[in-house]
Amino acid sequence: MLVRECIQPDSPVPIYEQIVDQVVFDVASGSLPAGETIPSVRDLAGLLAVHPNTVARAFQKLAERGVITPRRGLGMEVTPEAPALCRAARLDAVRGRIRDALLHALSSSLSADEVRKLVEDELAHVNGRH
Amino acid sequence: MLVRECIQPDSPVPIYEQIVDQVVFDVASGSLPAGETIPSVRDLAGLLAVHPNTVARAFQKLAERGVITPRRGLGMEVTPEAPALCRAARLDAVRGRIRDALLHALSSSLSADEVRKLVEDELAHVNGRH
Amino acid sequence: MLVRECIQPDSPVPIYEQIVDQVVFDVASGSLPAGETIPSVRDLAGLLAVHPNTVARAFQKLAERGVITPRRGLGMEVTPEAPALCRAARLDAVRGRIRDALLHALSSSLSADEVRKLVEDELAHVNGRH
Amino acid sequence: MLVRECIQPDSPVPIYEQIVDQVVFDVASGSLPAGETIPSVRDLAGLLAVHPNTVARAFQKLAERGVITPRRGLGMEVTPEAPALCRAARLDAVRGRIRDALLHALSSSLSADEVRKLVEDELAHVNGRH
DNA sequence: GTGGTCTAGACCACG
DNA sequence: GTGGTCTAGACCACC
Repeated sequence: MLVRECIQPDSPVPIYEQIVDQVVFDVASGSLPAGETIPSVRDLAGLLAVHPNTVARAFQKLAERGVITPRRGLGMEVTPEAPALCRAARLDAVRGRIRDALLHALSSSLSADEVRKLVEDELAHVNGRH
Repeated sequence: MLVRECIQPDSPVPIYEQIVDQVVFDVASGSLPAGETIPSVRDLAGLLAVHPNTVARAFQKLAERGVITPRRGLGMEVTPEAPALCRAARLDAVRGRIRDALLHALSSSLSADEVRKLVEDELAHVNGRH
Repeated sequence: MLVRECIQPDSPVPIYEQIVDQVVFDVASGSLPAGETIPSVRDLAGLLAVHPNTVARAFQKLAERGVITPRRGLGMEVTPEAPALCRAARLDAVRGRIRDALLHALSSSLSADEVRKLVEDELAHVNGRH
Repeated sequence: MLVRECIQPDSPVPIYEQIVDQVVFDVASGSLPAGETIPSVRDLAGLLAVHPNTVARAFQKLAERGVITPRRGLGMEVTPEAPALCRAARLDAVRGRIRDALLHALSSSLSADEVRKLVEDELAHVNGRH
């Protein structure tokens, strides 16, 4: 969908990165299939109430990663490799965050079992809320 | 020990925050006990090869958090409450990172079991390296 | 108004704190409403004839207290909670000063009635000048 | 008396000023009468567990204010004018603090009656605790 | 343009 | 000696 109040200007994560993440998520989830044309910089900037420069920067990052590619005169198009790329990227991101959390946990002298307990706690929390 | 090549000037996390984290870690781990005087701004700046202002900023943050308190003319001293504060801070930090990782995992449509598997993978990884 | 010869560089109270107090005062009095964008670090530094770093420090203190929040690329904005926060802060400050005065008065063996008389004297004084 | 755990090293008010205040208080209250010789810098520093420089500084301030005067070979002596000076000083200090509190109160748009109420509140508080 | 961080070096009050 | 404040001017990421 790409647009659903997904921008949080107060977040510490830059807006352009939020846009990148949203596109990656939509491609990974299949709601933005390969070959699809995504909205123009101008349009998307209007929809997200964001500066066009910011959207342009997001698109540039996406293009660098091979997720989208410019089609002359038509705008940006999701590449054929994008779905695989984006699924891998999301898995890597999750794995990286877990690794980061575990490194911090162990440097705080928490045992593996204590870590497991924390994970279960948080899983319950998240599911409860969810 | 407070000083062991612990500053990474190119990290995205600010130097003064790295210093704060290091002190919190050392207090939490007990290697910097309550009542201890920590090195002076100028000394630590020399040891870390950092500008004194940067160290002073870190000390001020720590003082605001109640971890250290200025002893006029004598330097900064670890407060009696600091060990408890710092242990709690580290646990909170770990918990927050785990929560963050889980939220990302679930938003990527990973099931709880898949998350557990990732955690176990990473635990094995980390322990292996450890 | 935020700017009216309000900085006294020779005061014992630090300049950055004077700026903080002035903003708090303006927010509490309603002349700086929630949602408003306050002048940029560089602008305010120019107006107050003060180094930008000093203004930045004041802004950071205000942000820590939840009075203002950074809008990236746009400047600092007064938070929705700021008016309540600032009114409470001013009341607390007044109460603290009164308490401090009373403690000194009583430690000087002044009776409650003598204190009341002093307060009335000063009230008359201040109102007279006012 | 001059010595009864009266030094608070953590207070924001400088130690030398705490000593000055204590002497002024003792002279004003009559427990340190005119003509009395006060302890030497060395002795007082020992009693207060404070650096001799700090005591010397306090004595210097007191001498500047005419509260004590050096008697060659005998140490410092309370001057004949000291009791009047110190009583006046304490009253002025109280009056100044009250004035300061009132100015802040009025600049926060509190009415005279609201100020009176705050004063009564704090008087009750202080008396209750006292 | 905005705020955030860092280096550099000055001055001050305090002990 | 200590920490605290200030000026000065640099660089960065973000919008």
